[in-house]
Amino acid sequence: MINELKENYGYLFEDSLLMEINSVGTFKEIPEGFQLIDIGNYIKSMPLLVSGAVKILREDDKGDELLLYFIERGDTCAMTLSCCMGQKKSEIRAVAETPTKLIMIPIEKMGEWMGKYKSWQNFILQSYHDRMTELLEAIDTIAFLKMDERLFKYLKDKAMVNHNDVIQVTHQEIAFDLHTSRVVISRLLKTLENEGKIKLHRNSIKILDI
Amino acid sequence: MINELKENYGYLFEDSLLMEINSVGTFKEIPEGFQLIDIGNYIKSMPLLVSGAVKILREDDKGDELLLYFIERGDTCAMTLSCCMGQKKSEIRAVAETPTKLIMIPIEKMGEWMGKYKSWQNFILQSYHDRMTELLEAIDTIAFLKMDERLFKYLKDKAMVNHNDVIQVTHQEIAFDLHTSRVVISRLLKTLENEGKIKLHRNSIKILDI
DNA sequence: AGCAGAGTGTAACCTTTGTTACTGAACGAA
DNA sequence: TTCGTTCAGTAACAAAGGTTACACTCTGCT
Repeated sequence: MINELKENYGYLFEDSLLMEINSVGTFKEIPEGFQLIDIGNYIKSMPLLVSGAVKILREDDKGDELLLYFIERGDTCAMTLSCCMGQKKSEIRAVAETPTKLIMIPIEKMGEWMGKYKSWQNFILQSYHDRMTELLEAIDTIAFLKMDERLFKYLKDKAMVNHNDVIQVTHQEIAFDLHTSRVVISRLLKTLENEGKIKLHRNSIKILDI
Repeated sequence: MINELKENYGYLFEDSLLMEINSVGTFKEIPEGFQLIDIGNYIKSMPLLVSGAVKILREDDKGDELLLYFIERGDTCAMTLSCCMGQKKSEIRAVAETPTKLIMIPIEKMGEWMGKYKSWQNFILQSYHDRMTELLEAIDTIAFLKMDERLFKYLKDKAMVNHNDVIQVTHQEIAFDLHTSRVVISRLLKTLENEGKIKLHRNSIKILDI
């Protein structure tokens, strides 16, 4: 495990901190499509992403969903993080976009390392800052873009985190993530295809204009 | 100044930390309608709100704006905060909603106190968490509410931070904050008035259904 | 009083997005 | 192969929100 840690967090953390994480952190593998949030909620620990990609969704009371952003290797989930700190129930949902490996850090180590390691302190603050920036970008997207632009951005983002210009997804799934209806997505996708930006197939879409 | 500090942050900070803030922090007064962000950007310091209220807006490249949330006494601006940390240019605009008093903390003290005072560490993390929660609420509002609901929420929020059920505002100003057009706001306001929820006057609106 | 400018009310119309309904194609299981 | 289910395409219509245009009313200034 220490090797995977070094590879992903070596440039961020001191060696002694890496050793500590290695000794207390537990390793989890999450298959694609599974939720991570229960883990973070239940066993009160903080996840560090080692490989894979995770999509973060906002959920309201009535079960409406909205994609906020994707997270990749080297990141942590600042939400889960702040949930742990505040002992509050999470307000978001995290779903593995690709098969994902995590290291779970017990929260009691959070505060301890905060005083002990300057690099940990920076990492936590930087993570908060990054997540904040991503939330702001999500707001821009919802507030300032029209649905067709949001859709195309979504497709490109999804292709990016999957490292593949062909994405496996149904129109219904996209509709959930963008909080709209399947018919609207089908309509706009067809337009994008006519404009030569994508190629539609059953259960998959190829992005041409990356 | 130490008295105002005690009043607003006493329950958060140790006495020794309050003394330090008192000795290094400089006191600023911002009249209603003025921007705070230049201050935070230029002299690289972090503002603590002592009195008044501030509205935080997102701005895109084309000058489009959108209200994110209001901040009140006892808060800090986590954006400015993270801007200071990251030495990056701010992506938001902060405007004094009411006359506002701030204490500006030099950023070099940020990291120093982070290791030195547990209460400061908690305060910074809690601030990040609070601002994150508020961003999420802003996303809910934009994504899940319709314009008439957003408008009524806006009016109530504004009445709240002004401690007054009569708010001084023009339809055009509301339109800017909600990123829509004046005509739409006038239309919806008239509907709200007919429903008995508000009373319209020139340059002001009385909120009846708090 | 007369005037200019800011603020508001309202109609008519357009665009975008959401909804309902129905179609057929693709796929997997029996 | 047949049948049921999921997925996608499309039309017709409804609703929300954005745009343009114009009228009228305050308010402050000269």
